[in-house]
Amino acid sequence: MTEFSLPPIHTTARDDAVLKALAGFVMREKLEPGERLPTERILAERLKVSRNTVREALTRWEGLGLVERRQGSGTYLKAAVSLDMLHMPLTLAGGNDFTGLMRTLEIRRALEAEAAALCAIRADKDDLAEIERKLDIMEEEFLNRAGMSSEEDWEFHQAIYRACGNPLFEQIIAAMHELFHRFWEHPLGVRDFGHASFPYHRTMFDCIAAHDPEGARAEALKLIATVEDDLKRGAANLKLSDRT
Amino acid sequence: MTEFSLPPIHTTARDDAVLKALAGFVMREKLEPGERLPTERILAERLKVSRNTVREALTRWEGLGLVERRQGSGTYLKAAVSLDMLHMPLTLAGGNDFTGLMRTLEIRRALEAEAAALCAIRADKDDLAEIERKLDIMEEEFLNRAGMSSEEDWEFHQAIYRACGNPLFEQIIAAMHELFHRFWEHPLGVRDFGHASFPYHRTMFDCIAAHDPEGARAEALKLIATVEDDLKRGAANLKLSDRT
DNA sequence: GTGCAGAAATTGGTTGGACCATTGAACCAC
DNA sequence: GTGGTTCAATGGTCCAACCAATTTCTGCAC
Repeated sequence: MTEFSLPPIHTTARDDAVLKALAGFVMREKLEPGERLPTERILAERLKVSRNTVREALTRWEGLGLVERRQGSGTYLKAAVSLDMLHMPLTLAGGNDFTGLMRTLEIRRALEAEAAALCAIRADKDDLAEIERKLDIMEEEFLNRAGMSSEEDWEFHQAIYRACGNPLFEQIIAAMHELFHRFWEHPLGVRDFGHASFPYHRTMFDCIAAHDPEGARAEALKLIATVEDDLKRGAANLKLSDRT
Repeated sequence: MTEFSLPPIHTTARDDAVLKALAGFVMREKLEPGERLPTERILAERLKVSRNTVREALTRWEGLGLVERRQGSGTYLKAAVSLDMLHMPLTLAGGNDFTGLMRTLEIRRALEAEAAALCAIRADKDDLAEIERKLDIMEEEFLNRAGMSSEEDWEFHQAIYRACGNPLFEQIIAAMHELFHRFWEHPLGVRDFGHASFPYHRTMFDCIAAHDPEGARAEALKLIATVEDDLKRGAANLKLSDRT
């Protein structure tokens, strides 16, 4: 028997219909991230469905991070929306312990190296200027406060992801950021966490600015390696005061 | 003014509470993928919330692919669930065109290179045997059918992801696989798509077996580069018969 | 007993209406 | 201006009912 690969028909797919209509609306109205979209009650009325159905549809989008709901205020667009979006929901089990953090760091190393290399190939003058600006801020902050500033550091890396010409990098990293951030703020008791990574920020940027992809890749790998070392030191410290 | 970094508090988080409770339930009962979980009505009653709230919570999980709802039948677990899950919903705008595929390929290159390097460090004898077995199958299939077999090729790469000691790699790649697979089956009219990548599979494996991380990384990069070339050729072909 | 068609129960999907909690703007007193 | 107060708008929750798909049970024909 021939194998058909017909997509399953959902006779009742009101949610999806609502989302499709909403996506069309967003595109027509050229709504951009940050803007407010119609209230649930209005959507329900216009689309001739119950408000509950609208809510389930919006809940989907909220779960996908496309939209943010603020009680008493409204529903706001959080990301660009188009009709031909492809969703790749990832759920990663167990990211709260040392092992989990180490694993996310390995992912970050993979992406950071590639993003730096791509950036070295593609970044134009404006991109480079923006990245260097963030780098300067970070370095100044580092010297003033005598330590890594997670916020400014993050801005720098983000600028690279943004300039690499592939939004997927920024999306994936951003999704992992919260988890990573959590530990950055409480680095397992390691003093001067991230300190060793400082010089590599500049060397990595130099390679990018020189349009040297392989050099940038190598510097990125070194940078992450220092963070991994810090993490391992922290884990060793923590073992002394272990809790189940 | 001093900068506070107070995280916003969510006074009302019934949905999350429901999901947390449900995740706990799934873990306690050791429910596995495929099994049915309690009906919405029962959950509502037990958790002392309205069925509507339960539905919104389940809609979240459904959107994340953790659960599947079948009208008239029940709600079924689709993936392992734990309390400390990290959700990483990715949305790729315009994933149907050449650009979108190219972008996913760049992600894959990043992960493939890192996974190969990690694998070269960590793979033990059993892992290597398993990978080589998949490689042999793929090579035989290649010679018999005189072309790349996407299925066997995929199995080979998957074996590497599995042996690299970090399940996140396999999860992320798996999420992108469907999209990638789609194009692999219809490679934009390019004859012998993926043909050029064939020899690098063996060279990459040799580096892994020799515990040479940097060599494995380099071979992985070359492998993906050939696929990118094929893709670009395909895009050039396609341009002749363009459709809006 | 077997097999099958139809009835009944179960379960997710949808509806409409109500009320609560939060927000933000308009307004007022000082 | 500053600081409350009021009030309308908006998302969050709840309830009770009904619809639609599925599963299970029942009873009849054989």
